[in-house]
Amino acid sequence: MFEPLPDPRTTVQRCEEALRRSIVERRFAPGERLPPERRLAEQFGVNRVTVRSALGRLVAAGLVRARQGSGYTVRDFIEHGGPDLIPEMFALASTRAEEVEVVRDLLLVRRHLAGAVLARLAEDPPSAAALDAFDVAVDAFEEVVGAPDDVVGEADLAVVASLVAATGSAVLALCLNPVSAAVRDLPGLRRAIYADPASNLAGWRALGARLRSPPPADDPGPTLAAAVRLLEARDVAALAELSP
Amino acid sequence: MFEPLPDPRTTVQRCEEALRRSIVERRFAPGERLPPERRLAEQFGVNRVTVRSALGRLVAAGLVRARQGSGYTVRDFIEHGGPDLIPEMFALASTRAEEVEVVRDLLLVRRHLAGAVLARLAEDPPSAAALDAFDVAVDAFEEVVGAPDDVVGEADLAVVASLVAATGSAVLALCLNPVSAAVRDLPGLRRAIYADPASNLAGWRALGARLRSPPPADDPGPTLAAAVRLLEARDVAALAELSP
DNA sequence: TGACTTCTATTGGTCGGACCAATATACCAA
DNA sequence: TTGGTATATTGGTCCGACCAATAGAAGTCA
Repeated sequence: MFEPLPDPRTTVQRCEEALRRSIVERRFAPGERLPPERRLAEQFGVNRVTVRSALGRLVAAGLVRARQGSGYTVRDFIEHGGPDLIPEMFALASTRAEEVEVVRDLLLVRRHLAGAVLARLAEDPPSAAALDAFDVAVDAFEEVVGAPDDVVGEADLAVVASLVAATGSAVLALCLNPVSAAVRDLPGLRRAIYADPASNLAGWRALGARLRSPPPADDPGPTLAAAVRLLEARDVAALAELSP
Repeated sequence: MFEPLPDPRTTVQRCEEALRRSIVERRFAPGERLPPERRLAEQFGVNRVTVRSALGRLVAAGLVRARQGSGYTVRDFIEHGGPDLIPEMFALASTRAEEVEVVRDLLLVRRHLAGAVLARLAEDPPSAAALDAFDVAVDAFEEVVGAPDDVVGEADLAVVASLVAATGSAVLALCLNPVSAAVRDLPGLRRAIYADPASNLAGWRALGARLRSPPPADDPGPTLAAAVRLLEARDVAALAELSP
């Protein structure tokens, strides 16, 4: 009935993805040299300027190194790549077990980074306005319980974002951003994570209450340790859902 | 006596840094539009292709969004940027307190990510070969105790890298890479971190011993919790050194 | 023979101009 | 007001050219 929609991706993006894929798949070993720009352009059937743009982005991402007169040498992306490659790792997995491992490690990182956020909040109690914003996010989460996974997922990410915003730390936000993006992108992951939104909601509420009433003792550890345990239980449930 | 050294950076890099800086400094507010390519090229005094390359990298980094016919719109880097911007955050700090805050958050993240690595090792005991590699890295660290900070810093990063390698997890490596790079780049940070290399060495040795002899109980928590406490003590000492 | 220099082809970096395609804006018409 | 149309703006791609750094071959000299 409808003709297939044209590929919205630009030529540069297609070239970039093809090159990145070939590197991540180890079709070019680390230290090896890529074909020269002119030949790549010929092989892709595009102009040299175009393939050059794609290569420039790979340089910026740390996947290859360019030296004038010498060419592009492939770097070991395990050593020099960033967390934006996580979806690539998932796509690279050939077995279900490998996929689950990627998800497990991603959730592990996410949980521990969330732990860093909570530790920061314990050190530096958030303002009342920040706590209000958190409550608003949790309210929004409550409203969409039962909605499609996409909606629930976004609401959950918004709750986490409000916690990060409460710390006021740009560094924490920057570190968590690509992890959240990976969670957003990984197919089938959100359903697993939010298998039990109601329980998540209760957890967020409890966290909010604890953040509002700091513990009488000087040691905020137990309060936040409980929150971390909550996150851990959630991830364990997600993995159980994921691995058949 | 000496002529000024030529700037080794390429024109594209200079443009990219200038643009990135102007965005991070909020000279362009999120949602605002950048001047068109042609005008930027004119202002920078370079060709349009050159400024285009720089802009392409910013697009890849998530700092701006390009739409044909509409122009480049600036995105909020706090929401869409990655940890590779951390050095930029440090450079942006105008007061000593802000600098210290960046360093504190960076160390916080690093410590918690290291905690993730240790948790992973507890779940999935590393191979004997991986443990040997760790010992080799610690030996190398011992050899350079007392050497200049650069050398000690690299040896310490190598020890951490060997731990990551022991997990065999690409995801953990990718998440830790930009954090390690930030630690490497931040001026004055390494001296603070490695104020007491001898104590660090003892910590690494103890960790190695614990990794080799798993605890009799089923709960590996206490073992690794001790390692995390070690890291925390180290960071606290570093911050004490850093903040006057 | 071996180490050094020199020349040359290769290759990334930059430039200028040109055209295409998507978007935004202003204007016009129903 | 609504919808469509014409036009200027702007990013996307292409072409050809030249510069600059590098590598590798060739030559040179001790």
